[in-house]
Amino acid sequence: MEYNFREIEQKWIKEWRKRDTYKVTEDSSKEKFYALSMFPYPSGAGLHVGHPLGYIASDIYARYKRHQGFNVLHPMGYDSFGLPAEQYAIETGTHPAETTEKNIARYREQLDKLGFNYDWSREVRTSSPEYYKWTQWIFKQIFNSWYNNDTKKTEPISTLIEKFNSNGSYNVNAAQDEEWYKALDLEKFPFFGEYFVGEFTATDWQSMTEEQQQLVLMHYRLTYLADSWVNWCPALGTVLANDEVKDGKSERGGHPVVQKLMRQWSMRISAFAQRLLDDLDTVDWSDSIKEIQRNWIGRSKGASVKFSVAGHGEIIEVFTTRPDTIFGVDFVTLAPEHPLVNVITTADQKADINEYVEAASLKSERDRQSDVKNITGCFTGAYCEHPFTGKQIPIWIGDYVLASYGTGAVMAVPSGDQRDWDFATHFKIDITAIMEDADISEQADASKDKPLMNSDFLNGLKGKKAVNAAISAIMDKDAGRGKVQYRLRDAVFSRQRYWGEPVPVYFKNDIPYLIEDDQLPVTLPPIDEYLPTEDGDPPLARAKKEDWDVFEGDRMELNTMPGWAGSSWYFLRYMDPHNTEEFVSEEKMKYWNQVDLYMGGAEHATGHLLYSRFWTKILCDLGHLSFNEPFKKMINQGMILGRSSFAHRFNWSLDKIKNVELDKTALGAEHFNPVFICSGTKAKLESGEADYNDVMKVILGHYKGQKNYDALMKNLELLKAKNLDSECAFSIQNIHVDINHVDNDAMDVESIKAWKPAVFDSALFLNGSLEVTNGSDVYCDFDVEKMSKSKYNVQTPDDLVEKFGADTLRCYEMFLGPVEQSKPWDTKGINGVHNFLRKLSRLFIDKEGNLMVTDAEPSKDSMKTLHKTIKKVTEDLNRFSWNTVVSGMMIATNELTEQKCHSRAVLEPLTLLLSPYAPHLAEELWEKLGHTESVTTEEWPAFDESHLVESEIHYPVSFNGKMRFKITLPAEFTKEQVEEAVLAYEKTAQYLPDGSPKKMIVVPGRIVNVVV
RNA sequence: GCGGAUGUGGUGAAAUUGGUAGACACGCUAGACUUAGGAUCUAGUGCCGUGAGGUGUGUGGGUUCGAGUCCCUCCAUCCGCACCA
Repeated sequence: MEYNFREIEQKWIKEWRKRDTYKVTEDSSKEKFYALSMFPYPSGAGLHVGHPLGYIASDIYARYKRHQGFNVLHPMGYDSFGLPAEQYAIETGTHPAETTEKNIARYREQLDKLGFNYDWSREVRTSSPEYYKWTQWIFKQIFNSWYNNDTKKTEPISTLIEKFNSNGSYNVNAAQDEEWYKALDLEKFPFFGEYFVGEFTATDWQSMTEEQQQLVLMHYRLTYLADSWVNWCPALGTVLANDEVKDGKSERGGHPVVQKLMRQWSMRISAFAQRLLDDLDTVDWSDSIKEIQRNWIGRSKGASVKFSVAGHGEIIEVFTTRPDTIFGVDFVTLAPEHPLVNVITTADQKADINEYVEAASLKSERDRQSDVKNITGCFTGAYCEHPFTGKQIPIWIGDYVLASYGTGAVMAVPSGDQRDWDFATHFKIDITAIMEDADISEQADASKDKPLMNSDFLNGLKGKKAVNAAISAIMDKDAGRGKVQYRLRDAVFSRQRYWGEPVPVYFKNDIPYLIEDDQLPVTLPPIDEYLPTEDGDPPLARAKKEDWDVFEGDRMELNTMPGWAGSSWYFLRYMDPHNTEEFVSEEKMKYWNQVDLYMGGAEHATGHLLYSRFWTKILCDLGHLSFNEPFKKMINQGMILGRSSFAHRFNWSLDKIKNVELDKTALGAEHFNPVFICSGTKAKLESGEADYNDVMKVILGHYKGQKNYDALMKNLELLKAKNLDSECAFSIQNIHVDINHVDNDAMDVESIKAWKPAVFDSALFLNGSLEVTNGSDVYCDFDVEKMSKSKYNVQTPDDLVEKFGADTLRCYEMFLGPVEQSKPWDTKGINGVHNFLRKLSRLFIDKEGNLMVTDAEPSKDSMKTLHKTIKKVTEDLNRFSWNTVVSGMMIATNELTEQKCHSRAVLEPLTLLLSPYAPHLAEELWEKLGHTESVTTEEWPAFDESHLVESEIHYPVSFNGKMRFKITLPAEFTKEQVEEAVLAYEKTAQYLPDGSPKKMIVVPGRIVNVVV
């Protein structure tokens, strides 16, 4: 029997498992290749056809690399901590571990059907204690580290303590919050006076109690406890990261999010901002992802400048990216929330300012951001001094300045900044012109390449020179310094949830201490309910002391880690998944090294991908890793969209008719069985080509005898009598129908009736000729939408594997187009791909299943086809062009079929080319060819140019660039000979009225162009 | 507003360094064949035109013997960022 994919695929799934075909070990004699797909969160819905797209692509690439002799690591696992399982636990009381286990089993079942070459012995699950033991261990490493800005490296906290012991805080240049010392509770440090600015001596340090030392160290650690404003989601009872909040609502669930001050664990990612930015140049990722990360990090270079407030000791610090425009400062604007507003406002401005601050506080940040047109602000009555001219500069407040960005204050240069210009113009503040040739009468001129004027020592300078001169002058005056600022904030690392990694920390006198390594992992204690407690403590507060397997100090940490903890390092664990002594052994880490190809969605651009890079850098600095970036090359697969089908329900209504007594039981379509029309009819009706009344007539003919029919006829006659029958309102309603009951837009009426009897069973279906039908001649319209249950457009891989086989599905998903692009899913084309595999297998075996392969010498043409295909497939895979490989194989199959080629010398290499795409079929054919070893490790066929050499070339001949005809000439012809032959050719005269061309271009072997 | 990506038949798309635009596949049309099988085979299928021919890669311009590809302009769609000082 020809191509029995069910039998073949089931056979090889079993065989591969039996033979451990995909087991990978470290083998230093081979070059390694690490191909990774982002691991999934195992949701209850299972996989739809969009998920495997990236898995298939990386699987094909992994198989290809294996054929090329690489030792390929290609693992899979599960990001199995997460909200949905916990939400389900809250609703049903089912332990999230149980739900997760069930979902994983379903995922595995689906994945197993698709023929992936995963080494399942390396599977990891972030929620298993064997795994999160090491997530906790990494947390401890980070806790015990500080960032040395001098060496630009993470260092163990012990080196910091040494420094404190020998020199105190002097000569320590650590990454810290600015003015961190203000957060220190000075009552606990009686020896620091009120003028304490964060510096202390070795003696100070040594005389501190352990508790005091811990409090100080907390401000240096790379993960630290601090009160921070967090996105609190009351409905979820938890804190969300910035990137988990979309439009003020939680990304998952869409619940409202508010700002709240909480004591939280944070990770000092801000210390790594510059390195995260710089090292983007060392990875091969898409420009868009890199750009998103650059945006997120948000580096701006400029200067911080101090303005002293006249008559106060206070200083306003601003950050500016244009210190060169310092002489154009006409006013200073503070955010309404700026702490100095209350201090400096003069008595007669007090009322106005208070009113403005009040009004601003009522506006959400979002409102303030979106309201660009309304310029608002208020003068404080106070002035500050220009650091160079000494000029008195008015201080305003305005809600266009955000408290959370920079220092919450700007030096306003209306001549060079449009917002400042708008503000100055609105409030009639004089604008100082500081650039030559700049017209600032209508708008600000933000250009940097115009020479400065009215700017004292900067006059005549422009661009970088001006900026540098300004900064050094500002520094000389002690009025500020050059500064680089980042938008990137430290990442909050606490979640008030149950289903996450416990933080390996306990508290003694409210000071956090780490659980010892030999006590790890701290596993999740059982609890009776998964909600926060009535006091608002996280769910873990429900666990009693004896429920914990590790309990130290006064209490354990009750927060768990966020979702990104486990996924920030999972690619490392695959290298050495069962190691109980280390998170990964040095030897294996050095062998497998970076991920060579990372396949995944672009939606993780600022979350997972940034955090993984961050943790990799920490672990590398601490000597645990030999590389600085986790993912060398990344490809982002596009989304596969659903193709929804719509049936057209024909409606009419007499509702709008007034002054006529109508029978209310027959006013509209809702009183009758529904009527569905064809998409063609719908188009004709809407364009006016067809008349609604014609459809109505047909319907009436079929309603005879039905309930309400007589009433309807009476109504219609009544209307006719009054000449109102044109008032009947018609409409067509689109209703989603399950794509499983639609084939090529044709509805399978019988099965649609069975699918939703309540709507369709009694319905009338009219075909394009307005005849009632139960056949498949009623057509739907379609639309491309996201796949979702409610749209009945979800296509599961299971259905397709059942119908066509995994090999067909694999090839088809690749054939759809470039992986990076989003595209609609359309089952129509899958037949063609299935036929290709069937046709290909017919080169090997006949209908009875007999092998037709012979040892006969292949024809020249067949060898040419083969080598052309080897070249194409190899080159295309090398440039990650998965889709074009399939068409290349199709062309080969078509050509070999035509050539009636059954020669082993051609078909064996062809099987190898097929193997990454259709591994089951390739394996079966390989065995049929008489091999006992698996095809998966066979050597990739070598390309031999000599088979492609042609003795004749078909030259396309163009006139003025337009191709007119082709001419076949010997390949060895020189330029001159080709020219001669073309001119002598009979058809040439037709396009060459003058007899001789102006010019002739001959590209040997390619093309001839005649210029007339 | 800034940044990134994309734009080619009825559909998914191909064209790798500028060199035959639309490969391959779907769909469609006509036909053949058949123990009807998501079969197979033949011919056709960008658009306009009976034809010769014309025209054609979002728009308009440019460079070139030759442009889907390079440069400039504008437009549309998607994504990211956004009073970011």
